[in-house]
Amino acid sequence: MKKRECLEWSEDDEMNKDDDLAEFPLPVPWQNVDAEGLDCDYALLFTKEEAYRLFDRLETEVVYLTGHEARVQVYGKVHDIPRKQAVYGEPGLNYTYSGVKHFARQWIPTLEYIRDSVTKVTGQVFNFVLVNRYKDGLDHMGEHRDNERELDPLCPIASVSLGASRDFVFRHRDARGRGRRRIEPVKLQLVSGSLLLMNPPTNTYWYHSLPRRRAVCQPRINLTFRRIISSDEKGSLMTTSTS
DNA sequence: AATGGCCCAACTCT
DNA sequence: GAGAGTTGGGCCAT
Repeated sequence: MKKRECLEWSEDDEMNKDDDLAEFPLPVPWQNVDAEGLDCDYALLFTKEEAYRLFDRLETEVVYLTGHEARVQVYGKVHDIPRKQAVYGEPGLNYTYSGVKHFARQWIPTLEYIRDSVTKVTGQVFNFVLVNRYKDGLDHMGEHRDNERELDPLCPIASVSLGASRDFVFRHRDARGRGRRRIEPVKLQLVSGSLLLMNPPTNTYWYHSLPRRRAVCQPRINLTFRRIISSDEKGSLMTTSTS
């Protein structure tokens, strides 16, 4: 039996050639993804060429978390997270992942350029980005919601994909566990240069994941731009003290 | 045969 | 103080 070969970039491009998107000036018209409590918008933000240029720059520039910052404890066992993560944003902002607080590194020009490109087509302003790098199809991210308290609940999360295409799955919270409702998952393929906007209240009702895909051998970098409410703003919104 | 989908494990933090 | 969150492995279906 012939062993399955991994796709090269060129073959990837070949596969995408016959979607008619190339003839549109970017970004292509938004495609709305809609379900009960789910509201997303998907578009191509960058051409294939620009996406790979940005990918290459990020490959040399992004500084990822290492050591204990790249590990997580689950059910008493310590694991390396199955991907690499980096955190950039306004000075002082931080992001807590599984109980570990990471302070944002200062913006770098490539990330600012991508951030501003997203702002240009969405009108939304972001002060923070979480970078996830999946070296191949075995790197993945388990099902979760981006519902940290410090996120601005009215701001969409903007997810930019560069590099390999990957499947992306939404599952309704009531469709999980036993005694669940039968709500179909929503599955997307996120291609290089694409932008997925996750609008409220999507993250309240829907979990999302990036499942393992053994056939994928190339890396993908994902940038999720967010708006984090600073502790100052949070403090001013508090109605009572803890006394 | 190999892949994917789904649940579960026990402990920390909110 | 209850409930949610984190990954790998094992079981099952295709």
